[in-house]
Amino acid sequence: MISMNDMQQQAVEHTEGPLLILAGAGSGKTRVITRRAAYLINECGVDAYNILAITFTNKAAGEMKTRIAEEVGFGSEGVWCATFHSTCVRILRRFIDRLGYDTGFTIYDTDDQKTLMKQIIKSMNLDPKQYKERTLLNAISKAKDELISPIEYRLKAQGDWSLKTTAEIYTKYQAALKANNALDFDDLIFKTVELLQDHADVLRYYQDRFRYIMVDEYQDTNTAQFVLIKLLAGRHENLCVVGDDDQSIYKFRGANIRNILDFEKTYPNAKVIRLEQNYRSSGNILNAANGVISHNSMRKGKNLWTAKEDGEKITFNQFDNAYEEADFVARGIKASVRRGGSFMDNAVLYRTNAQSRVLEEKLINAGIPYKIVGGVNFYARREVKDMIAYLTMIDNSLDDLAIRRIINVPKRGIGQTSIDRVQEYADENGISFYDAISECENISTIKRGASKIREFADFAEGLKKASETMSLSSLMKEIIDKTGYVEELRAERTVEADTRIENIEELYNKVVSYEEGEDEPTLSGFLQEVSLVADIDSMEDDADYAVLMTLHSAKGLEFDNVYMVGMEDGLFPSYMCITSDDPTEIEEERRLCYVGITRAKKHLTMTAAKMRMVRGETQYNGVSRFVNEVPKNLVEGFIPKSYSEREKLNFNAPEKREPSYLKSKPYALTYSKGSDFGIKDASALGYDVGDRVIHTKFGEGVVEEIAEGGRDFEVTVTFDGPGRKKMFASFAKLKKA
DNA sequence: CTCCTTTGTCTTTTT
DNA sequence: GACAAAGGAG
Repeated sequence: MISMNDMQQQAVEHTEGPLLILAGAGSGKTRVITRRAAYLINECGVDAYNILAITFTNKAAGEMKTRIAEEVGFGSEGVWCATFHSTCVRILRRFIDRLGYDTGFTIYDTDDQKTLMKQIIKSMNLDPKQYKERTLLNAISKAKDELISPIEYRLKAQGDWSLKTTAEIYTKYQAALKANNALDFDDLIFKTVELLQDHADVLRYYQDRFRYIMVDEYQDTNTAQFVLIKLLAGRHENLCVVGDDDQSIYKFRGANIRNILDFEKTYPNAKVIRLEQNYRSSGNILNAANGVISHNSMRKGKNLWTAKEDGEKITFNQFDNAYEEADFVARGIKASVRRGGSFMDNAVLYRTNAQSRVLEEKLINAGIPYKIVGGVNFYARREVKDMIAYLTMIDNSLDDLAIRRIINVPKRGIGQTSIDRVQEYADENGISFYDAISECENISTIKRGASKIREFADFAEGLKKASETMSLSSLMKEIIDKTGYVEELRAERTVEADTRIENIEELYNKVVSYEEGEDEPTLSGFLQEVSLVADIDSMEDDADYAVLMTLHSAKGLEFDNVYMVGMEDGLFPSYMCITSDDPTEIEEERRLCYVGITRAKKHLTMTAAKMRMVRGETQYNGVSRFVNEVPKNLVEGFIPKSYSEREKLNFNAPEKREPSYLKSKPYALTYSKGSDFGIKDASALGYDVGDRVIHTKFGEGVVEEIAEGGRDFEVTVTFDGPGRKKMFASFAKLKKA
């Protein structure tokens, strides 16, 4: 068993009462959580059944479950390890009837939400140009993250006409969801909170069940999740949250960094433990990360250190275009494998999914096995969604969206007008679309189309009957056969159709493996599982391939060699943040950069391209400010200082030099050499070589060396206790003793 | 009703 | 550049 350091051990043994673990990147937090669960079970005699461990992805939940099982041995099965969303689904499946929904509800993904919203905009006769479903859904999502109900939204909108319209749309949207017996992602949390708030017996039940609660990645929780946890932990208050404010990167998804920053305010008797020893990265990589993040102002602040060697320097390279950049990455991966590494030790991280295309192309050429995480979710692909829609129709016939999606897929001669007429009839009579088609002969507005609709209605009814006796996999086979869906694709004889067939086969395989893995496989169970998967969940640990993913997806992972590509101002940080008036946005991007850097164990490579195609437009970006924030002495490779300086060297100045958004705000020309945070003059430090100084964590020590490190000073101190440490002056905050 | 062409919008990140 | 929505012809 791997031994724990003092702080980790303290965190494991502090079992009663609220506990905040501020765990820096690579400080072994997962180990602490799993060990803590094991400690509760083995040493404190806590029933595994009384432990809840919450994460954000299924992958993390699964890992935690296996690792707890390894530590505990027999008897850990009772631990409830799940994501926020699946936890809520499990609770709601049992009790949502208290809120007037049916327990067989469907979960809508982003596409479904859009479809539904489009219908609502249409039904309200609003101009779709003015009312964009994306914007509206974002507003609604934000409201739900903050637990603002449609009624409260309307109250808050008082006077503001535009907000009042949004409130009305929000109201209609919720009504439509309910009519379809569906919940969107945000509802899963919102409705669970509502349930627990309004039904004391249910709340009491779960409070007593979850006597010990642990929450991972706490910095990413939004207000709704915060309240949910607060409710669940309300009785026993044995709440342990683990997080790192420097890795908060989901503000756009509603994450509220205050949840972690103010934990001690919410729980005044909370114990706070900092895990500051990094076991993952080499010294240079860690210092690069520390150097970058020190430019942020809103932090709890910590001193992440490592006992490891400095290791290799960070590599930086700028290329003419994205192709050369990708080529370089491919060669780098190949070289590392030739030296005896595995493909899986290599990860390429980028800011936007769109960047993966060029990389993919070059990796194929180089014969490198790779896997792209993210992009279009497998379950969001057309053919997969179609299949799922058939299954959903059987499972929840109140879900109009599902039926409307596949009523004419494959083509059955049922067009838009017929569909609209069925919907009208359904609305007039207050019945579901499914019930409307089963009595299509009564719909006066439909004449010729009726026979075709009848045919479909009978088919659907047949499937529903069959589902009662058939296994899930045979049901899906039946759907494929009877609809001729795959057959039709096969007839196309195109590469695209073939991949679609492959996807359907893959879905079928997933059905089969679900059946095999479950004691009691049900259609609802399968659909639920499918609707809550994240892209990252599909990452296998044993297969040997290089991985390509966004910086967001990379959180929680680690690799020997990390490539951060597209390090360009305008791309990363994105121009949205640069042009924004809100300074916290750039800080969020910087945290994202910090996350990226700290994924690397042995070697970090950063690359940029001078020229890049973005949305069909050629952009000329300067090197990312973040690259310049890495202390110079840690970097190998030429880093251009600024846009203007590089321009002088570049005689073939391009005609179209900046994308339009740059013309108004020439930010690329303005970044200066100095930083507001770094210390420029050694005399400003207040101590010198030979002085005794005090450090908040390490205690007293003697300054050995003060070296200039880019824009900051690197101070080497031999502490009385922990020994020799190197640190940056600007955030080590050393005081003369 | 279906197929084809044209037009417009988009993206930063996701459970 | 990619994809969806809209518009027009058969």
